[in-house]
Amino acid sequence: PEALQVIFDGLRWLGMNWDEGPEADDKYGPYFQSLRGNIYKEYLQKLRDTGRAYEKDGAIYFKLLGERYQAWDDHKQKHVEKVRCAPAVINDAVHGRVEREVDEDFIIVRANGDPVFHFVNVVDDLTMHITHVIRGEDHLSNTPKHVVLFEAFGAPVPHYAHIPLILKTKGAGKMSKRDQGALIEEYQRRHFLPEAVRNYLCLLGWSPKDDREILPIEEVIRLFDLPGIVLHNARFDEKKMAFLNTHYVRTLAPGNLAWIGRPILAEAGLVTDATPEDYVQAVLLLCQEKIRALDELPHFCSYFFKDDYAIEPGAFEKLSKNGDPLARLRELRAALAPQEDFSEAALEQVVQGLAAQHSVKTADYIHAARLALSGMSVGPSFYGMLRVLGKTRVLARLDKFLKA
RNA sequence: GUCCCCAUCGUCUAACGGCUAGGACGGAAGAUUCUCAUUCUUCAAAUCUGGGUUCGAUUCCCAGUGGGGGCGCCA
Repeated sequence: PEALQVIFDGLRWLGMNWDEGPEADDKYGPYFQSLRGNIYKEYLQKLRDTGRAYEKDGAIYFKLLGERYQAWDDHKQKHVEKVRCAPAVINDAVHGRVEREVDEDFIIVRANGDPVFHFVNVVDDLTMHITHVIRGEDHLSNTPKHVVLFEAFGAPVPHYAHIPLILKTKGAGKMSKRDQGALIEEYQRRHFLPEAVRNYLCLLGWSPKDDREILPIEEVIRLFDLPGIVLHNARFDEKKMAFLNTHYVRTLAPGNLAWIGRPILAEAGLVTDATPEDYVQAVLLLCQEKIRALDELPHFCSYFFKDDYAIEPGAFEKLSKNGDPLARLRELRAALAPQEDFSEAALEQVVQGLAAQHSVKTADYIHAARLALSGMSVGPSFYGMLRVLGKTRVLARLDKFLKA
């Protein structure tokens, strides 16, 4: 129930909506296996009526047609009854024609009465009028079972497309829920942009064939086709997804940035409903070109929203080795006090004037002031930072730092 | 074990049977500068192996090897 909601949320977050199914048009519902018992019973009866189902050891088996013989099964380590019959044929939209024989009767209803996946899968596809089955390649080897079931029901077999799997970043095997980065929820929680995750996923096993990699979803939809899917599995690479995420963060429109960024800052306890929107937007816009991901945002800009920021250990000592940061701060403070125009261009002139006057580099003012005003040695564009903080905060913070 | 699927830089991928095997991420070096991040330039990096078909094979065929998956009274 809760787990189900997480899946729905994840799909919607990626922008993958459905027009038929749970929480949508329930044309062929119910959509939960637990509610479809009567349907499965009805279809089981059809198989019994045509002699294609029988009971053994309390379970119900699907009966294959053909000559029967005993054989040793090395995998199960026992003798089994095999059936000689023609291989089932799958016309796969990705792999082409695939043949594989089903040569053993298989269970469709367990002794406890629960129907088995292969059986409900086919009944559901049938009753829900599924025309195309697009699923992971791990199902390819089981598809012959589904084909013989469709045939036993006298129903047309749907079109199949078995797409490559995503393999673990390192180590053997396919990616599973337990693997790092496998869950959509994780990217939601880390404030990845859904369009970035989606873009990356689209590139796993498919490409537009023209060297483009950053593609809006509309373009993917326009160009996508089943035969264009590659035949081999792909290894998951979070570095490349992070790259795409950074790209999408950098190109986020200002309005969207504010819409997405403010809740992240609120969640981190940095802004409240009372924090002016203009100020939040100015901070976000300033930091946008520097951050690599939105979850860096709180740490990167926290000092814009609180005055009790800590000073990065060792940073002041490092500055002192190559100059006199306190002297620079006093000079800057004096120059800014009468300064009315806090535009970036005007501020830059002020600092350049100071540097010329005292024969030091502008960087000496910038590095010292950045540390005093933010507590950090890295941050956004310096003049932009002064502009956004505003004269009052800047002077107060310089005074506080010089007193300490 | 057996059956099915697959094989191009470390990774994701391009290349009617025909130019020097292209792009991207990551890596390395450099340029740019207020830090960081960008941006720009450059470099290293691949057709699994062996046979065949062909004037010519990354491409087609076969075998081997390697990887993935199935063979559940799991889904």
